[in-house]
Amino acid sequence: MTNQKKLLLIDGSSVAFRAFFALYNQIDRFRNNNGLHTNAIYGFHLMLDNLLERIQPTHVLVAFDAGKTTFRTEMFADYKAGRAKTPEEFREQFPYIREMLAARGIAYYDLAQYEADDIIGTLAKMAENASENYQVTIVSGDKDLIQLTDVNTVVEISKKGVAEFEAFTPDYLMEKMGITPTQFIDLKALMGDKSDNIPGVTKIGEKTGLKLLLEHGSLEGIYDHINEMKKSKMKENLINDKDQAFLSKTLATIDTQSPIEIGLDDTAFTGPDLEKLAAFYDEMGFVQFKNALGGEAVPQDFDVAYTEPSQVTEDHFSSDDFFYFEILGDNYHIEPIIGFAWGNDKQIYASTDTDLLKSEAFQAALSKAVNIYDFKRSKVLLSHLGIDLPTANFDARLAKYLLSTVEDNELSTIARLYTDLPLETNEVVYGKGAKRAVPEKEVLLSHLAKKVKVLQVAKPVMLEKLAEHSQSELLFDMELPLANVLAKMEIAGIKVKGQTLNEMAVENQVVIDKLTQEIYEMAGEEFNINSPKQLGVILFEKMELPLEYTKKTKTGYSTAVDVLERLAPIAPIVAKILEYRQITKLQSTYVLGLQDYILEDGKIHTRYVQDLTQTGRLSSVDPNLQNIPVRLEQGRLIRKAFVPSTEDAVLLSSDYSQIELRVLAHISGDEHLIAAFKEGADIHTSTAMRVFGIEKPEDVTPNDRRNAKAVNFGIVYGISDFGLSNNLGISRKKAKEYINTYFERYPGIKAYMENVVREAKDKGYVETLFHRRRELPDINSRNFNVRNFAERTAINSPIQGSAADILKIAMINLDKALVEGGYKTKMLLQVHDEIVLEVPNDELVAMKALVKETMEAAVELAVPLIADENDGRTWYEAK
DNA sequence: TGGTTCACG
DNA sequence: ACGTACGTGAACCAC
Repeated sequence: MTNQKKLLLIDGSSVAFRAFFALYNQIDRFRNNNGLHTNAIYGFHLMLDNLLERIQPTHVLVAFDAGKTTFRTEMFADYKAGRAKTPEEFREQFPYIREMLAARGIAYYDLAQYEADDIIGTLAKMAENASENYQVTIVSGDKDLIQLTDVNTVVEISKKGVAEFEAFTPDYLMEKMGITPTQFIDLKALMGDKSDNIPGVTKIGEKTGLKLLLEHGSLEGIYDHINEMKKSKMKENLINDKDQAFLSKTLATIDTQSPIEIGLDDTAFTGPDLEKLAAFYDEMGFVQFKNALGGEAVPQDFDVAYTEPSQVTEDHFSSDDFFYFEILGDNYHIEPIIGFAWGNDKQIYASTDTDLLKSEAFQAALSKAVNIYDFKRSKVLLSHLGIDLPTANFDARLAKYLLSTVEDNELSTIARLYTDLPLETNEVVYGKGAKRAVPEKEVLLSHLAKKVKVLQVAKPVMLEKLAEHSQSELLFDMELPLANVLAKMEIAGIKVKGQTLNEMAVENQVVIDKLTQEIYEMAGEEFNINSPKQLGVILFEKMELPLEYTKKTKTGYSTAVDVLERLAPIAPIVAKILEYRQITKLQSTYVLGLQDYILEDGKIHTRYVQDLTQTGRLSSVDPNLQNIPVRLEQGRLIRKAFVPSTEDAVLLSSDYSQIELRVLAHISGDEHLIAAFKEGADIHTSTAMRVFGIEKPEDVTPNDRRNAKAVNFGIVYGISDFGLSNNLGISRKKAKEYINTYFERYPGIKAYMENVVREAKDKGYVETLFHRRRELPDINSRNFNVRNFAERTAINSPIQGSAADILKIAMINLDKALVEGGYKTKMLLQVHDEIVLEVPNDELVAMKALVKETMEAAVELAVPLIADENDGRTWYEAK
């Protein structure tokens, strides 16, 4: 349609607020020369870019709230009362956002006594009723505007960052919540809104509100039928709060007839005034935006001179060289080196000829401590060529991980964060998915040379930041030495007997086939049992199992294990399905899945990802050897396939006992928890005694201990009554009691939690015992859920992270002891609080002592560290 | 590609 | 009143 007009209406106040908090963690980076904060301006700009590009509007208007008093406050003095004060860093940016809009040719408007909502509502209504054909998009961070969605009006609510939105149309709203846009107002009238201080009806939340609306259609409908309702607390609340409910409805209703003095024509998008905009960018210090203006400007790339040598001598190397080795995919155990580059700030070399690496000169250069990006990957790659890479003195990838876990640790990211060099991403240079391929040589070598250049420039910047964070030791004494240990473990691999797995596969398949037939029969039809969607339909529609047992997911009914377990007693098919789930999981992920990873040497070589987790733990991929079944016997049998690589050796497993609770005892300094560990008490029994007031350990029943154990877990995770009640299947009230008593009896723990959250709010991050840092940008979020999550994270991360640090130290020390002692024993696996070693029989006695001693002495805490050991001919037996 | 489920600490 | 336990990876389905 040629005459189609597109109107974009933006809730400026709410979007600016979103932008401010989306970039809050980087607030110090966003300041112009005058010290003005610019994060909200910048974020607003990004969001506009995204919207203009995507929607291509012909008309745009940004509406702002006018001031503190509105017609709503006249009706209800407390409207929006109790809101936190707008931070000054935010307020100061407001005039500049308007300046930016003016320079970009975007209309903006506010109206005394009215909110941005009302302006938007009025214009949207005008557009719906206009004789011309308008397609309207409303953008806000505030869900209230959903009530404005209509035939030609989409309401997009920003979800995350500046580019993710949830688009509401009347159909989508119906599908998602089962209500119309008008009913959305009624829902808010019932629920109220804490952030606007709209009261609503006591004790009615979204669930109850939706139920009432489904039944009665509207707020008015509910009160028309109130007398027919059964006596209940809810009915009483509805009656008592009737006036409040209708007041809330009025407050929540957006005024689509507000007396605005502008019309649709005034919102026409004229495009930017380039001169004004350039001056504005200069004032704000927005270099990238400024460059993008000129057309020629944004350097998408930079040039770097390099040489491609046909052979190398020692003259090609210097002690300050950086080395970079490239592969196309992720799995460096099976991928070949496609090219490499090295050099310093004077000279860079690049090549695709791996024979160069085998030269004496190259090997000599690599035998010294190198500057590198991804030492572990490089060491493994070179090992395939028979080349040793013993040590590094700097690894830019690990350094980036320690500095911040918010973004990935790719070189393009490092370039963006720590240099002015715009390095293209690997995805741009090599393509992605099926299109990934080695580019022509000049392109490849030039890209590799640029990487070396970026590394050279970034290193001093990163070193300085590490020092600022007190993280230099963490890099040089922990992550770098660990990378070496992990490389050796990955190269060693663990032997897995395909034969054993094969036998299990055959046995399992018989059971699976039988279960499949039984389930089909009981269901009365064949369907895909693996599809939660199809299964949900069978259980809850065809077989009409009670819906109270399930919860809704986005795609249908939940068929998760906790749901099925509750259904099992009333429907025999469910027990079969549980059995089916368990065994097919084993079959596909482990029994069959693992076989694909057994290489020609009969071993599995996992990769430990050292730069991923938010807490400092490792992760394990291709395959994941950190989640091999152990809890259920049937799954545990998988471990029989994991064996030593020689006949005369065993597997030795050693794991820390209760390391996270010990770390918590240390960090919190809680005297009771410390005492319990010092006495060598069973910690869950000890907790049970204190929390449930039991005098003697022998009077603690298994159930008491189980409950106490759940409480202890909860404490480590940043407890909530809901989580605990869910886990233990007890009421929330009961769970709340447990928690309160726990905090009374362990005041040090309570104090720790309060302190760590306070500190996180203050600094924006938390730290482990060894200065590993986790940034928590959401810790001051206005969103209850988001903030609570960040608070639990603040509690958990130092505990989980310090425990991870401790095992890392133990691994480094143990590796050193193995090398120095000339042992043949090899470390093979790490599973968060456990290490698995392959030990020749004649070293077993010595090794048991050495491993235990090394793990227990890794660090000195206020409580003892204890490691328990087991050995056997298979991992199954080493339990 | 995102959602769901389930394996581990 | 809100709607949650912390940290991961892989298989499978459905779009």
